[in-house]
Amino acid sequence: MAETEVRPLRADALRNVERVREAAALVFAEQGVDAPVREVAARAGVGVGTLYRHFPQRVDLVVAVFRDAVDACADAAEELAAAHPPVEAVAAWLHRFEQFVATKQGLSAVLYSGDPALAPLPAYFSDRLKPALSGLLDTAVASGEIRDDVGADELIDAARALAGRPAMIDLLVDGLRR
Amino acid sequence: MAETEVRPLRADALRNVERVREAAALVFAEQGVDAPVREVAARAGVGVGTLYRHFPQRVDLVVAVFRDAVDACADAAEELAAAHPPVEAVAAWLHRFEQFVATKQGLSAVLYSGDPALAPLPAYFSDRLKPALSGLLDTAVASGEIRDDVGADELIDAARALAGRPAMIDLLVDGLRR
DNA sequence: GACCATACGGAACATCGTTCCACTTATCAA
DNA sequence: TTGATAAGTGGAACGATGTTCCGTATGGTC
Repeated sequence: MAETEVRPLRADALRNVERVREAAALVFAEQGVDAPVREVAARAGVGVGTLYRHFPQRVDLVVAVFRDAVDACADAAEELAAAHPPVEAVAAWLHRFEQFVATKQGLSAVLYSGDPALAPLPAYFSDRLKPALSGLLDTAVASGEIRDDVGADELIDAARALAGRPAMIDLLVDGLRR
Repeated sequence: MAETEVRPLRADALRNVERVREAAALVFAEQGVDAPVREVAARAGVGVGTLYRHFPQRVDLVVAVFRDAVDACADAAEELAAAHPPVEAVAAWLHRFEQFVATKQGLSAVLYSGDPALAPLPAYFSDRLKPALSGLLDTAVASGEIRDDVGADELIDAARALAGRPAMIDLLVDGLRR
């Protein structure tokens, strides 16, 4: 077995990686995921060479942004659980997720593009999002306020299909109440 | 109202349009719909300028090829109806369609790409394919050999989902028999 | 056969993703 | 603090691609 010596990133490199991630999130949100790499580099105040050192391919940037967004969405579950009663927490999270899908223009195009680097993304989506909603759902079921025969994945799938129609999410949640 | 004087295409232009369509179909089938325009022009024995005269944007070429393929698939229904007994005609057409979807690499990516020039394609798909299968289905139902409670669009959708699994198509057809 | 609108070919342009490398800078031992 | 050195940076340059432009060729028409 070869020892893969891993040295920590230099301080400036660390800072630049973060800047690029933020810039990419902004640019992709504004112009879609087809926005030019140079634009992202410029917005981050960084040369393209630097960008490519940390994200060797354009697609790696896309993956990073989507993963960040998914993580943020999943992490929101905890806060929402603390801030709202059980059923409202579920509703709030579904709205949060619906908005996430609606803002990511070109998301479905990317997922269907066939690029092998993007293949693991859908799995990451469900790996992170399903547990997040499941937690909220379980406490709501335990409180006796909603039915127990609807799975988290079904709800996520429905909310994705209902992207851009927040009112329908409310309808869905009302349907959950017993 | 301005009179839009339409003059017929010159003979060489007509010939070149046809050559480009054929070349594009070949190249896209071999290399996928992302194949370079120059490749198509070269294969057609034509300059890129000529190609762009008839297909002002790359995407127009893609649309033309898909429409041709859909037309061929729809037109095959008549021949199959003449050459096979009712149920076998349905089975043969579903196989024809399944193969069409399976060979068009990048079809779903294209349909989800969000390019406005591609927006009318899905509608064209069902406009042409649904009547084609409906005809075969009706005669098969009339012969009393298959059930009458399955719609053409449901079958087309299922066959699309089963692309690359021809054996499953046979299973589907068996399920149709009463 | 001559005229001319139509069509042709391919060089040239703009914009990408990506690579390369001369230069800068953070880290650390002395 | 100061050098030495590996790590990191910036942006010019490369190759591929979609698209435009225009001088040249040619089919239709009289």
